[in-house]
Amino acid sequence: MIASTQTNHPIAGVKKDQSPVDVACYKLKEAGLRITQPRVAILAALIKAGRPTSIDALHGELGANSCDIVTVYRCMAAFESIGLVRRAFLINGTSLYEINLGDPNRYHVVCKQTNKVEELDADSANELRKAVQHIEETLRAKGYSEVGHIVEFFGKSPAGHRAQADVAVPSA
Amino acid sequence: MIASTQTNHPIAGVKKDQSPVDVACYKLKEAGLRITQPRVAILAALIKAGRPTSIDALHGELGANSCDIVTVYRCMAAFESIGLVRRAFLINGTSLYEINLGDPNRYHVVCKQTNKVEELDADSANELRKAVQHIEETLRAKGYSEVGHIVEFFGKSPAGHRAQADVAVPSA
DNA sequence: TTGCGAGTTGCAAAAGAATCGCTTCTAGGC
DNA sequence: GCCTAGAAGCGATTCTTTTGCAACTCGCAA
Repeated sequence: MIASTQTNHPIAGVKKDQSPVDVACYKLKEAGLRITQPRVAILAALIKAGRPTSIDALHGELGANSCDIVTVYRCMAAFESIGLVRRAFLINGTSLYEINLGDPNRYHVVCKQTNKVEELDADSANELRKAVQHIEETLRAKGYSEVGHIVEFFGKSPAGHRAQADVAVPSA
Repeated sequence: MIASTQTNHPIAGVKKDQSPVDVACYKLKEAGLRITQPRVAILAALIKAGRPTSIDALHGELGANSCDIVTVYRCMAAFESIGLVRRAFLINGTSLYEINLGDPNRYHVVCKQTNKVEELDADSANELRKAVQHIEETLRAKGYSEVGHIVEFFGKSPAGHRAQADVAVPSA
């Protein structure tokens, strides 16, 4: 939105003006993974979505001409293992994926009716993050390793009530 | 262990000496659900387990002579909807079920290697509970209804390291 | 005690998500 | 430009959970 953040600024160094996709690709390379056409496309779709997205939706977003859904599965597994994406869970056990370019953990509220995901407000998220980090430290102190967690909130969203008549999840 | 807590105390009233299974059955009836043989068996198994248990394990615990696994699925869904059981989630999307006879939310640490579940210490659980409740209130204030949450911690447990050579989850 | 009916169960089949095997392809170091 | 380990494509499979439908039974009432 602001001129100074645009790409291709004539004077800017290489580092400053990298697009999110470039950053993600750098992380891939850093982890020793190859930068392939499908992976770039998937990352671009993930970044464009800007919110937790299902593998199926992601695959759909790529267009039928693009890669196999199995590839999306495998990529998400790979990306998750290097921390490039974060996983969010739905009540039915399926999961959504969200790009992670270094920002702190995000917490979500998922609408029970539409599966639409909203982010928790900053204050709540911070309080929660504090509690969770404390617990994870306690666990490490007890001898646990590779500690991680899942936190999801669910509810019928007020927005969801309006959309109740809609057949599917609104796609934008 | 202590004499005064035993059942069948000659002087005790009917209410006091109910077994957990009786309490669970009462909750069933209260919710308008029928008390059937399979349900009682499932509840007994769940109570005996005393920890989050998979549907498959639960079905196995009942013995081959007992009810169909589909019935276990349906019962758990019914029990969960009336709050008689609580659900815990594994990273693979499957879930475990735990009896809920009225105690406050429990939080767990699941071993990444064995899927063995341990309970969080009381202090951590309380801190977490406070944060979570606060967030749920905030959500309700924003218009969300039927608010709920999932919280799970994962890690390689120190106990798990020892059991690493074991083929399956230790069953006791 | 007997009868009735809604709620439950059993069984078989289906649906769906995720994984696996294997061949072919390609990114990227030499 | 060549080579090879890693990645993608495609088909088939596994595993968990759900659904449909007929048969059964709990529990209320006569």
